Amino acid sequence: MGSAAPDDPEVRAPPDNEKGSTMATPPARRPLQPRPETARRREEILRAAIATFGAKGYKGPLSDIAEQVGMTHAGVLHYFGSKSALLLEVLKFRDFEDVEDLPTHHMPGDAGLFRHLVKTAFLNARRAGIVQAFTVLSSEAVTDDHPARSFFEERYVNLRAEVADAFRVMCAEEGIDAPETVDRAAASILAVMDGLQIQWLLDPTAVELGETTEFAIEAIVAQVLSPRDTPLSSPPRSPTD
Amino acid sequence: MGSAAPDDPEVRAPPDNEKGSTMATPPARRPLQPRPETARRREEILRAAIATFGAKGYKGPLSDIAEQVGMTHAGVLHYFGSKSALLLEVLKFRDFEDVEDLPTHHMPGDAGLFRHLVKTAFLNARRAGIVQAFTVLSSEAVTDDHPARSFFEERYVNLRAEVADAFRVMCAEEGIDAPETVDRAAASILAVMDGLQIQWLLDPTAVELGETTEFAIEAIVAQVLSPRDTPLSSPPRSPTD
DNA sequence: CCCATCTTACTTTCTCGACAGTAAGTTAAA
DNA sequence: TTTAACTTACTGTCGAGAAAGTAAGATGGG
Repeated sequence: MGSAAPDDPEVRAPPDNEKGSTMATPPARRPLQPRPETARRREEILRAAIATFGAKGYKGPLSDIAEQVGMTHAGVLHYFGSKSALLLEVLKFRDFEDVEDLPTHHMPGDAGLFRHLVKTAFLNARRAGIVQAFTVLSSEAVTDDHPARSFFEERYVNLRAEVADAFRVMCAEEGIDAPETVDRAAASILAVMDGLQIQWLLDPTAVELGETTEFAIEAIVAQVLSPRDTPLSSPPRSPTD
Repeated sequence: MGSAAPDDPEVRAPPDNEKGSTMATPPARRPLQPRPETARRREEILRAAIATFGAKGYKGPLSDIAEQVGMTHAGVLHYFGSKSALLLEVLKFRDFEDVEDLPTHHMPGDAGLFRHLVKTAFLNARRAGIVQAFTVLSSEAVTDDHPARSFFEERYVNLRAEVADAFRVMCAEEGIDAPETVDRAAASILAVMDGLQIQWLLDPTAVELGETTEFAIEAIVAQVLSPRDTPLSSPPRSPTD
């Protein structure tokens, strides 16, 4: 039991007197001063974990992460309890960082959202490590019992809702009503961002991440706000079945 | 060395006489009749591997695959030599199947390509196993030394080129010249297909795979053939750096 | 200010389960 | 009687987590 997260407030149960009956609440001590080093070390580990999960996936050994911060794998477990707990903290950490520098500290709800997404894509082109971690993990997570599966499930639900809300605001301004299109467009925008990251990670010279994301988002937004008749005559049902 | 793929034509080197010198080509026998069972077993294994790689990723144990065909893991290795060799054969097998039922046996080069892609998306909505295998593996493959990395690198290069060619054909018909846009649109179309598959695999009830793919492809095609001015006033450069 | 004591922040070491690949033996078909 | 198509058994390795020990701060009492 020496491996609980040290700064977890829940864990601090001061031991009541449990020896004899004559003892009067002996040492109700609580030197709960989390050392200032601790927070910094934790963040060091998180950043190393991002790099390693990105480079090797979740299955990469804990010792890879530990070495980067000059520690043994047991030291990392001391901070995070288990490998999957570390993974989930990594994911939350990056999501937090993503909106950290926004003035309102959460995403804009109107057309500004799309500008924010494009800006993020340009930014991502400068930080392959983090992008790779999220890309690898979000796809690994579709496997049946992956520890990050529910994290990503919820994440996409929330993101789609945010994007769809932004679309609805814009549609209202233009007097457009197309609920189905809005939902599909929201999913498409997230999809194109993820998909472009895969291609970019496989060959950064082959895809311009920022510019291509911008193009695709503009295409989808345009199709929502002023739909054109389809140039593909579509018999969409599969013929052979 | 007893574990080479049994039907690999390269491996069939009949042993010349190497015993003594007076012996005259003693038993130049060749019972090299690959049994008809063999090809069927191989395909059984490949299909089981698709299901398992999809459900558990590449890191899933070989014995999972072996059990599905009533074999031990060593039996699987007898056919494919190594786990990564099996992986690569799985990938090639699925790519082959994809165009197998096309009349020309390769993808159309014009607007028909986009119809084919949409049709494939509707079809994929019926076969989660194969989709999941490709989705999981293509993202796992971005890790540094994954055995399937170069497979996917080349695959995207080829697919982007095919889609871009189709765009160029259509642009020529319409008298449009926009080479950069064509390249970005090609990458975007593949991206949106991959990204939608991730979301769909995480929650099939949340995303309509076929319909949404169709919407996104139409949006991108429309933007190429008749681009509109951007509704997003864009200062794309990242401000804080 | 200093000492006794508790806690944090690790390390070393061990266990135990997976799992890929190998080697040798077995059966049956050609 | 040779070879393909396996099986059983074994090996080596790797990796997560538990256990226990240790060193260095804090903390409070005097």
